[in-house]
Amino acid sequence: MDVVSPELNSLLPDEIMDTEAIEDIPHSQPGGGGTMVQSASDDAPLPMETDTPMASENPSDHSQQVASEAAKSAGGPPQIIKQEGQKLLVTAIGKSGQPIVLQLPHTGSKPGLSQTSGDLKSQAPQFKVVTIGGRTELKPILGSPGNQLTTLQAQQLKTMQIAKKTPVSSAAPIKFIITKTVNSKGLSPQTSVTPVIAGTITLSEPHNTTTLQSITGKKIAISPLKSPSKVTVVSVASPTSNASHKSVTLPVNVSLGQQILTVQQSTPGSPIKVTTSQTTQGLKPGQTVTVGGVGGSQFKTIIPLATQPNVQQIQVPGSRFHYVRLVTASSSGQPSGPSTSSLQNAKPMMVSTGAVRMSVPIVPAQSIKQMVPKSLTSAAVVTTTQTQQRLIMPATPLPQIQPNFTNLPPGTVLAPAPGGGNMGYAVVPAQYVTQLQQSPFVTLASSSAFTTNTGIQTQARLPLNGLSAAETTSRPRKPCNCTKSQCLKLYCDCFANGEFCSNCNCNNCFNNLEHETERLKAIKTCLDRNPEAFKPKIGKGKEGESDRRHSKGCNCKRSGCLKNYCECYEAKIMCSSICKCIGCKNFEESPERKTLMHLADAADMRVQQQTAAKTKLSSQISDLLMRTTPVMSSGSGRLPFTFVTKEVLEATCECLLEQAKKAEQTHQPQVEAERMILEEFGHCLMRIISSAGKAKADCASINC
DNA sequence: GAGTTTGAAACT
DNA sequence: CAGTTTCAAACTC
Repeated sequence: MDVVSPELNSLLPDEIMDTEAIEDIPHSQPGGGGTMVQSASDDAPLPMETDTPMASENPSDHSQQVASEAAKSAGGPPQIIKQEGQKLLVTAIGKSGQPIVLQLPHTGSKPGLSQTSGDLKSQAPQFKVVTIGGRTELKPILGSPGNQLTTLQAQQLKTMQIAKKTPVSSAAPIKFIITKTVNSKGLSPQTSVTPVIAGTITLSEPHNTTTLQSITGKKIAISPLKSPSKVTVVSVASPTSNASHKSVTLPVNVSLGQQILTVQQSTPGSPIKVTTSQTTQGLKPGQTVTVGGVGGSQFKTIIPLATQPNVQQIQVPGSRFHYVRLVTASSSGQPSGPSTSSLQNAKPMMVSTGAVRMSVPIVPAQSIKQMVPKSLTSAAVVTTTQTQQRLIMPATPLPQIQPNFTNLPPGTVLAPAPGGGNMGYAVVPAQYVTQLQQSPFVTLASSSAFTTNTGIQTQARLPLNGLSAAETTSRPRKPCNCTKSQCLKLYCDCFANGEFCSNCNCNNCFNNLEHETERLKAIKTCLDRNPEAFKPKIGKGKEGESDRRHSKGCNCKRSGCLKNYCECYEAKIMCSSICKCIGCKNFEESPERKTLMHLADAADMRVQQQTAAKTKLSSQISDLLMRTTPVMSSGSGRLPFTFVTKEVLEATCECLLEQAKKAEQTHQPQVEAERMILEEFGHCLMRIISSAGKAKADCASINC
């Protein structure tokens, strides 16, 4: 199980998962004003939903409840978001090539923007089409009458195609086209979306017209995990179910069964109505599509983790982390067996929008259950009926952990307690989800049990582990060496980072799924001791390193804060006033520090030079070998050495022996004998070279 | 690789 | 909250 290490995010992480980076993205939008994107207020507790049916008949209710509670917990007034006639068209094109369209109707606040508006620049990319897999097919995506795209608008379409990383699929690729228009004209605020049903992709639950509650500029923050790539996404907070067509500035959550479709709109005040009428089947479980609008990310569409109510995404207000709750299907009585489950592939999607990139590891709940090691303890395994969600472990012994929702380790996944009960949660780091996906278990499961006949089959598969090979190897994680802590204390970096141990050198490790109970207890203990225990110690400033500083400050006494013992120094930041260090030399003007930096720079330079030299040398050697290696099979005789055959060698040796005999017969002194032999050898070489050159010339002349 | 040093985490 | 102990990483030899 190769974990996507914190550096996994070296590629993805910082760029993709960095919430703050997202926040820094300018959200100004031509004609539409800026987008106020921010997370819910910090420290706002998120009520746990232990009493909430995991899979109600109307899943959207659940989501609304979650959203509602989240909204309550968020406290303050809804965030104001400017919305000006934005339209979100989310289309998914399957085999049939028919898209699903979600439209964010024109707000009407600025209805005056006519189609002939000359302000083309301000509307620049009116549409952004994201196609996942397969060809991009732009079709006239029409809403209600009057929403037809004009030629002008069509010309403003931007298409972004996202190639799936795993071509291993017999299924036809499915496409998700997300189209956004800005300031679309003639759109009535009440314009309903005319769902153009895509083969297997729909956005609503059967018999349940999902009405979009509202839109808010609330940002769907991706956890700035140290291992960002493993974040499970979530957005919570939605208005009540009655808030449908009103301009409630709250985040939009469209709960489709267990699917959650979160749409963000940056333009203000636009009531959004998303109406679909088709059977929910198709969107790839857990897919998250982020669509960046003009000048910044404006839409993030989070497609539920599963078509079956298996996973719920939760964003904890005030938390930088996001959680996913695995939900059993038992309470709803909906079968979720393999025959109907569409969860097959863990699919992290990375959609580059120019403004925001997100990489979201998608993990089917089934994948987790399938990957539970067979050696699980009796307390840790629960296998319900075949049609139900099997649970990783019972979390009921730790109900008290729930209030600490906001402080759970990064990427924690909450799983319901076994037995269909919704009383507890198993806390599973999202990282582990990724790890699980990368394990052999996944491979087996994916090739067998997860192969179902759902609409998912029509979709091209993504990489099994949800990550490309490069991604999985780009973030090496330092293995721990814990011996006494069982990797259940913050001494252990893995544990402290919210990761399971993987490829570590630890002894008696409990930081794994097999000891989830103990792990949960440990987490709770840590949180009890320090609610901030799992939050990053190094705050990230807006710009540069100067604003970064240790949340607690160091307490060094002997290292001068110039060794890696010092957490500040290790994080390559200056000590600050909150540090309690003694003899600190880790400040801006410190000569010691400057010297150290210079030395470090020099060392880096040397390393680079050595690397360059080695590279050059290797290149030269390779080149030399290429030029000196006989080409025996080509027949083209590119090199004279081609002609140094066995026979030639034998002949040469005979010549040399003959010369030796000659010298011996003439009683030449040894020195003279050697000279004669060497001379003969030179003649031989000359003849060989000459012959080779001649042969090569002849060969070239006849174009051989 | 073994031993030492160090400071954060854990404990009292 | 302060002092002490434990622990694992960093460091040295």
